[in-house]
Amino acid sequence: MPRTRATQTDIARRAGVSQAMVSYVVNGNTRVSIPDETRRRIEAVMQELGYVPNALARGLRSGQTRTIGLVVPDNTNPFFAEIARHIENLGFEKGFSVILCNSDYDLVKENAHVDVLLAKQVDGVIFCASGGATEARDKLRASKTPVVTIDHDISNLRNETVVIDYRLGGYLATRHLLDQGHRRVGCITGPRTLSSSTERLAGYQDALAEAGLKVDTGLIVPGDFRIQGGEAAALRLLNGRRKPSAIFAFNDLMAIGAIQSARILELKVPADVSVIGFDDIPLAQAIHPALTTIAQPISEIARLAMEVFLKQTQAGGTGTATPTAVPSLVLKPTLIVRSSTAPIAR
Amino acid sequence: MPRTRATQTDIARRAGVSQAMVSYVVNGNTRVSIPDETRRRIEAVMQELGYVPNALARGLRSGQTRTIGLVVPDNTNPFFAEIARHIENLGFEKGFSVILCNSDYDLVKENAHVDVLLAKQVDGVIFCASGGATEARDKLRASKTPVVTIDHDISNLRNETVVIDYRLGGYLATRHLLDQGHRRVGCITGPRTLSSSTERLAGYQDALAEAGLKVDTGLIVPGDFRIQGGEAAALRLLNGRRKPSAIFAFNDLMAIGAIQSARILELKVPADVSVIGFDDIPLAQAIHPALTTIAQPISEIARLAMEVFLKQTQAGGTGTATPTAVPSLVLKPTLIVRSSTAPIAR
DNA sequence: CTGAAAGCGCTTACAG
DNA sequence: CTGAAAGCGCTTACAG
Repeated sequence: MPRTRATQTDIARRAGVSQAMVSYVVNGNTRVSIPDETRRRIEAVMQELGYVPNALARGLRSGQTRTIGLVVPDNTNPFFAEIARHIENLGFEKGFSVILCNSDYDLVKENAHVDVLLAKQVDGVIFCASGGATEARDKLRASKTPVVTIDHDISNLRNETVVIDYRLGGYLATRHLLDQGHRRVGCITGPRTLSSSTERLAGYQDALAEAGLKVDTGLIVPGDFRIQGGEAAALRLLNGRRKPSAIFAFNDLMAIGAIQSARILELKVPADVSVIGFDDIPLAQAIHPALTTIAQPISEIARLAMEVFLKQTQAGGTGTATPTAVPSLVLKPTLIVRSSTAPIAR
Repeated sequence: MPRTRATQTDIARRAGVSQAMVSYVVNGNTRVSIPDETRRRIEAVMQELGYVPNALARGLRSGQTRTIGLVVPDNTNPFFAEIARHIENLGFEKGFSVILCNSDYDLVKENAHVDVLLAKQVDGVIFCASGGATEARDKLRASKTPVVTIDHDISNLRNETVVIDYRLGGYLATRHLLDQGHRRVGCITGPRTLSSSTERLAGYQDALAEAGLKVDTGLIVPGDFRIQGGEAAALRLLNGRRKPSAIFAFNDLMAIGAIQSARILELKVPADVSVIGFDDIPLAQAIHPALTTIAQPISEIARLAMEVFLKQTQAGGTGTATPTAVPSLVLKPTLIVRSSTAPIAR
């Protein structure tokens, strides 16, 4: 008992019309004017047979699949979860499906994902937080598939990018701590291949320089953008010989881990250590102490990414999808002060 | 400049062989034995032209797309995010892509998603937490598309279901509170159409009955499975005339909201109110106080769901995908005691 | 208005 | 071993 689905040919036969007629009513083609009577008959049969158009055949013919590939490092990270949610919602509204791909910050895996995305003829792919130019990106470019990169290296813009000024974000976070009188600010970074991490670090250094402070590399420890990593890194920092009075974690998840490690060491946040995060995930305000953080305009990022994507696919005309020049969009993160940071105790 | 990709025909022409030969080497067909020399030539040209097989054409021909539809209420909820992550990973390993769909607990939206999944000829769909039998499910059944339902109503089993004994979970949570001496146990439910919510409620009632306690409907308030909803519901409970000494939130997110609302009312958790959640999301142990909760074996759920799916698609043989009888799998949740619950103060 | 037909890029018997 | 060909289900000119 194989899977059998009604086709346009089935409908046509049953309705006593040609298959092309069926296609016309399915697609609401206006170039031909079908008599109401015929249309109704066709629609009745479609209903009766539970007709569902075959998107594969349609895509093969038309060159469009109404499918977007979304590549994120980890959809479990609330920031990417929010992005995915927004992209999916926006796509749904516009009639696009999204294929979810987790790259795990791994270029090899990202590349493998892009291969299948390409094979599946997606109309475009949206990338989050990957490391600069890659083989995958080149492949996409070669095949003229529209690409939108979110949080791409701001110093290396292409015309398909929605960019967040992470350097500014890093600066704002550090500056906030400095303004509170902290002089030893620890820093928990992300994977060093990620420009979204290196940019934040640059901002951190900017703020220190502005305050006339030297960068103490002993205060910079690598994290993995996850709670566990943040906890481990903060533990190293707080157990160090010259422990910081404040910690800037490069994302909220690691900040939560840092707070947890402070608790383990019986340090109070913010009385003994201030902690600031980055992202402003919904959880940031729900935990205790509520997290001071740098907010990224998540829904705006997603909205713009989608807009850029749509513009690119339309630009090429039906079925061709040639990317055209779209200006890069730079978004500014903002400081949200809550309760996890405080002036340094004297 | 339309999007142009090399096809098997292009390769064939360039390599001086027939197109079928190319197909054979692409698919590693063993029924024909191609001379090494020919194979190498073909592979060289494939490499040179950057050949990527067209999955649309392949799917149209073969009847398989190596694509799974995943329908969750909200991929932003860490529980579903974890599920999605696992499914995606497992799928990737087996060569399947996943199309992500958020239903928002909305049957109409779920139905719309299923229509496009059907049109896109997915090899199967995995559902999370939807309300019982629906139009969408019937449609899938009619088209003989394999379906795996996660956390389906245990009292209404079908043969394509991975089931978690939520009633037991609800019982365990309530029993734990009762064991600590609590007599007024508030309860924050989920959407009432969800069996994963009504089952937990049944378990709650089981435990009360066992302890010889009456159900006080004033202690049962609806939530939405999100932080905000949990906070609002807990506020109602704790501001009520007969406020509970313990709260059972039907998921961890709402438990976090409940803890937050206790803080607003200057109540200490667990000294003044105990709070227990459900799910055991990674965050549960990272917050303060660490959350006592009912753990769901997330990775096992995902693994089994994938296994059932694979079994179903294989059962029908290549390209037919007829679901066969697969026994339902019942998983047991477990109690994880952490710091958000304590014996009642006297 | 309506139909016959080409062709999208593949896989897979079927002949040589 | 190798090639010519049918056909998956559509869309879209092209004739009548």
